[in-house]
Order: sequence, then structure tokens, then C-alpha cells
Amino acid sequence: MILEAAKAVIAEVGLGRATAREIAARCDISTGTLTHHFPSMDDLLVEALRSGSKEFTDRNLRAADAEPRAHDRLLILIETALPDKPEALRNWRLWLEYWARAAHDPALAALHSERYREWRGGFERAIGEGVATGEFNRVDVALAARELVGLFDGLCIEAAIGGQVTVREAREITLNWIDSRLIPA
Amino acid sequence: MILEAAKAVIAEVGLGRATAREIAARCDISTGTLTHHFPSMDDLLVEALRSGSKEFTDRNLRAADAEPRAHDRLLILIETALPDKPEALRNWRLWLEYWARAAHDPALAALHSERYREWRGGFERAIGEGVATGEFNRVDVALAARELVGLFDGLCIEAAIGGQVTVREAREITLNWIDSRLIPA
Amino acid sequence: MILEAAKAVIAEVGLGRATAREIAARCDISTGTLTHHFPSMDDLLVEALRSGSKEFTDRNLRAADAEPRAHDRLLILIETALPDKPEALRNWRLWLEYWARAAHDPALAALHSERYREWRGGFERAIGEGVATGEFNRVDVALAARELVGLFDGLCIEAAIGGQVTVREAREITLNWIDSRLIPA
Amino acid sequence: MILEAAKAVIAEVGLGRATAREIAARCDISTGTLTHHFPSMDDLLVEALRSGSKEFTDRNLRAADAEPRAHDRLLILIETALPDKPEALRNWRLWLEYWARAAHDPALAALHSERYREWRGGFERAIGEGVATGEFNRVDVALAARELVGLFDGLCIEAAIGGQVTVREAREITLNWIDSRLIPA
DNA sequence: TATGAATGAGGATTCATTCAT
DNA sequence: GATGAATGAATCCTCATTCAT
Repeated sequence: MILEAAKAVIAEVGLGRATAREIAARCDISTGTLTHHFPSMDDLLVEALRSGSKEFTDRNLRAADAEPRAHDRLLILIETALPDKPEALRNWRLWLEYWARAAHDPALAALHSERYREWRGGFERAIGEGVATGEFNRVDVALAARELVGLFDGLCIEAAIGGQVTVREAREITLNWIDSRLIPA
Repeated sequence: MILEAAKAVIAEVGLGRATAREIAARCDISTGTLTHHFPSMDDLLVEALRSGSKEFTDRNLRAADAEPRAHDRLLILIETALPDKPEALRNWRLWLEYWARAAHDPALAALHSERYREWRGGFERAIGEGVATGEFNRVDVALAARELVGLFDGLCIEAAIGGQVTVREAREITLNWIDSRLIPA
Repeated sequence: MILEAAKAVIAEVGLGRATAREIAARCDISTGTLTHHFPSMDDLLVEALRSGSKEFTDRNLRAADAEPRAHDRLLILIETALPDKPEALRNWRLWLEYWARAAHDPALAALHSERYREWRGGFERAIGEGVATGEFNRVDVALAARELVGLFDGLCIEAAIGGQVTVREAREITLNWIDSRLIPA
Repeated sequence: MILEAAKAVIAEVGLGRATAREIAARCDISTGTLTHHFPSMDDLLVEALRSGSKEFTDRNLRAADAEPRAHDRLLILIETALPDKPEALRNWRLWLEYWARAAHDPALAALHSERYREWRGGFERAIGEGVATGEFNRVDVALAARELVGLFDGLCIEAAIGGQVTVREAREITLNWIDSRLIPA
């Protein structure tokens, strides 16, 4: 699939170095065929970013929503997204490109905003459910979700580029946040 | 200055669309003059990213370190960096490009890692000082700094691209984290 | 054909002044089309030098080898190569560029060396045949070929640039060498 | 001296790659100073070719003319020019560039023609002297000089680029030519 | 539908040359 | 006389896109 190849190339070399030739070569098709299916290269790249992150988050959200206990939902969202798995790492790289480009491109910013809303929605539902059942403390659900997602994003970005935060630290800090904030003493 | 123009262009149109011609035009110089000072366009862009973020964080760190009280230090770091000021917004956009590119470029990742270490160091010093003087609770300083910076980064990124988090929310969540975690009851 | 245009341009203005634009204009194609077929300009120029001299010498060698008498073989090699015909003149100019560049470029030196070996091989075969049939004196074939080719090259270069040796003189001196050295009294 | 640096650069990297920057760097001067002395880069390169070959041949001609015996004169001309000495090798490389460029540049062709005339004049004087004193056979002096120089040039070019002719072979063939043609039985 | 040769605008970079200091 | 920053034309090359087959 062309989009799949595009995602792989973007994750590997970045949005700025992702060329039609390289993507076509991944699919073993000609650049002519590529343009036949995606008349605009720009649209292809944007769609790759969008669908790439959408697929990833949708799958994780579904997996989380299937869990009965709120704490397990959060664990699934976090564990599947932590960038120590190739697929998750690829996703964070796509997101980094997404963010960088959205900063200059209102259309992309809107798309990203929508996707981010869905992602945070998963955390909100889990926390809300936990609060409702008494599994969690009675926190401000929207605020807690904002904080948790912000914390998780900030840690994962740094972990994804191999910076000063390791995946292990990102996990521990995030889980510790849940324990100390949401779990009743 | 050429670097200043480069930073402005990168922040406005992104790393991928920053051309020598545009940067030269900003400075009212020819492209020949540009390459006379920066033989490699790539080096210029990287240096712009590096020095741009370094200047910004250094200035903020100095301002924060000049404050006597730990809480004020943190407030300064946060307030000056929140992306509701043009300069701070520009800085977050440079950082987004920095992160995105660092994901594919080990050399840039190393540079970024160093800068991030300094940035987090400012938070660590402030928190450590507060703990030492009894102004703050007796928390694990390194861990608290990691968490605070991760939270702040995650929120500011989203705020910087005009997404689902507003600057006001980012500020409140961050300050609330400080109050509830660091300030003794 | 692109290579043909490249050879013409090199012969006319020299290797150093042969530009992609000029070669493309000769073919009535765009420079984009040129690089589509020859991604590297350097490779194109080298290939033009190589194939140009190869075609020329191969054709002459075949024509010579078809002659039954050794003396006629030598006459053909010499007569077709003397730089008073446009094609032969062009070939000497390509060779001059070839030599000049081979002096600084080992890869080109190797290519040239191989071509030179073939060229001298034609003379060696002719002389060897003449010696075998008694048409020529019993000379050291390899040595005689070296001498004859060296003499012919040295004279033709000077004739090709319109220097102190005319084509007529080059021809007479070369043929006289054959008569006095190879033909039995 | 600027010209000396220019000769060295041309001999090392070729006429097409000889830049003002490199030549200036060799002299430890700025490109501004270079252009101050040689307003035209083209004139500098041409002058380097011209003076370089002139100095070399003049010195060798003077050394040869100082010898009393004709055979020794020829030996000196040949021995000093054979490209197994750095200076002689450099000279052949300058000549190759000279020839290549003269093929497209009438002005350079005229300069080269004059220099070649002087060079061949040295051989003519030596041969003429030998014939006059009876040291050599009664050959056509002009024709013999043309042949000898042609032969020597052709062999040395190939030897200079490290091709199919070694310096040893070039020497032997040339000396053998002298023995068999000029020396009485 | 698939191709891939052709395109040409746009990219960075090189370079000889100019000129104020 | 010497400098070196500034210049801008010219270089090769990349690339998304077009279109006839």
C-alpha cells in the first residue's frame, strides 16, 4: 500500500526528505503510478500523517475501551504507546512531524487537533469511568486527562528521540502520576 | 544577523521550507553573501535551531537563577516560556523542528539532548533549592523535575500549535502541579 | 543522442567549458531530461570521452583488420586517424581532454590505458602479420608498435592543434618510418 | 610567487579545477590580493601554463647547448624531460593542459606553437651540429628533429599519465631511435 | 490502469571579480 | 599594496508533476 510506504519513509527520514521516488520504490511501482493515485505529493504526505496516527490511536483506544477496569484502560493506553516498540516509535516520529508541520499549516493543525481530541478522549473516558465507579479519586476529569496526556506526551517525545528521558523513566513517572493522583490511599 | 533571519524563517515556514533565498532576502543580502558566511545551508539551519533555543533557555535560566525564592524561580521559567509571547512561541516552533529532525539525525539529537539537560537543570536547581530551604516538600528532586518538565513540554507543544490546549490551561495545570506537589499543605 | 552532443561540445569548447545547458540545447531537450538520463554530469562527460574514442578506434581497427596485406592495414589505421578529417580531428581533441584529465584522475587513466592498449594492439597485429608473412622485416613486433604509435601520437597531437606540424608532414614522417623500418630493402 | 602556486595547482588538479581560492591559499594570501596582481583569472592560468613550460624548456635547452658533443646534447634534452622526476612530470602535465586548451583557444595555440618551435629547435641544433661534425649520419635535419620530437612526445605523454608505456620504455625506444638513425654504423 | 520519459522550476553551492577599508 | 566581505551569475542536481504510450 502506498500510504503504508509513505508512513515508513516519513518515519525513517522525515517529512522534508520523503520523496515520491523513495515511496514509489518501496511499493515497487513507478513514480508515474504513484502520482496516478495521489495527484498531489503534498496531499499524500498529509494523508499519511493523518491516517498513520489515526490508525494507531484508534486501535489503542479500542483495546483500552474493551477493558472493564479504569486503571487497566489507562495502563493499556500508556503501554501500547510507549516508544520502545517499533510501531509505537514510528507513531511518535509521525507525530513529531505532524506537530512541526501543523505549526505552520492551519489545515494540518485542525486535523491534528481533532486527532488529539480523540486521543485525550480515551483518557477522559477511562478516568471518568474510574471516578464514577469509585475506583479513582473524585478528580476533575477533564483537567486530570489534560494533565496526564500532557505529561505522557512530553516524556514520550524526549524518549522517542533518544534524549535525556528513557522509556523506563517515562513509564514510571506516568504510572506514578496515576497512582498518586487517581488511586485512593 | 543571518542567524536571526534563519530562526525567523524556520519559525514561520518550517525547516523544510526555509530556503537560502528567503533567508538572504530577509537580511537584504545576496545568496552569495549568505554562503560566504555559511558555506553549508544545512549547517546554518542546524546552527539556527541550536543557537535559537540556547539563547532563549539561557536567558530564562539566568533570570530564574537570579530569584531568591524557589517558587519564584519556577514561575519565571514557566511564565517566560509559555507560548503566548511572540518570542516564546517562536522558540516552541524551533523546538518542534528540532525534535522532528533530531528523530532522524543523531548529531542533532545529541545537541538537543544537551540543551534539554540544561533546561531541565534549571528546574532541578529550583526544586532542589526549595527542598533544601524547606520551601518545598521533601520530594525526589530529579524525579520531580523530570515530571514537571515533561508535563510543561507536553502542554506547551499543544498550546503552541493552537490545538486543544490553551496557554491559559497550560499555565493553570502547570502551576497547579507545583502547588499540589511541591508546596507544603 | 545525448552522448553524441556531449562529444561535440567537448570537442568544440573543451571539457572544462562543456555544460549541461549547452549539451541539452544541442539535443533540443531540457536540462531536466538530460539529468534524467545521466544523473551525474561528470559521468556523462567521462562516458562521452570513453565511448567517443572507443567508437572511433574500434571502427578503424575493424577496417584495418579486414585488409589482407599488413602494409595496407597500417595505412588504413594511419589514414583514417590523421586529423585532416572532421571526425578524426574531433577524436584527437577528445583524446587531448582524455589525457589531460587522466593525469589527475586514476579512474580515467585506467579507462584510457585500456583503450590505448587496444589501439596499439591494432598496430601490433598488423606488424606481427607482416613479419610472419615476410612482408615486413624481422623486427621486434611489440617494440616497433610502441615506437610507431608513439611517433604517430606525438605528430598528430601537434597537427591537431594546428601547431608546428602539418597533417601532411605527420603523414609523410609516419609513412617514411614504415618504409624505412619495416619494408625490406 | 603566485605563478609558481598556479603551476603547482594546475599540475595537481588540472586546469578545470584550479581555482583562485586554492592558488591564493598556497601563497598564504587572500583572493583579493590575488586579483589585485592578476585581474583576470584566465590570464593567470594561461600565463602559468606559458611561463611554466617556457622555464622548463629554456633551462633544458641551455643545459643541452652547453654540451660540446651532439649526442650528449640529445641525451640531456631527453633525460631531463623524461617524466620520472617530479619537475619533469609536472611539466608534462602542464603541457597536457596546454594542448587540450590550445585545441579550443587560438591565442593559446599560438603561444604553444612558439614554445614548441623553440623546443624542437634544440633538437634541430643538436642534430645539425652532429651532422656537420660527422658525429651523426647525413640525415635531413629538420625531418629528423620532427620525427624525434614527435616520437618523444608521444611516448612521454603516455608515460606521464601512467599508461601503457613506462618511462624506461620511453627512454629505451628514444635512445634506440637515435642510435639506429643518427649514429653511423 | 500503469508506465516512465520528459519537464522546468527551484534547490544549494561555487566562483571570479569588485570595492570600501 | 593588501585585504576579505559582498556579489550574482552560473554551475549541477533534485523533484513533483505531466502526458503519450
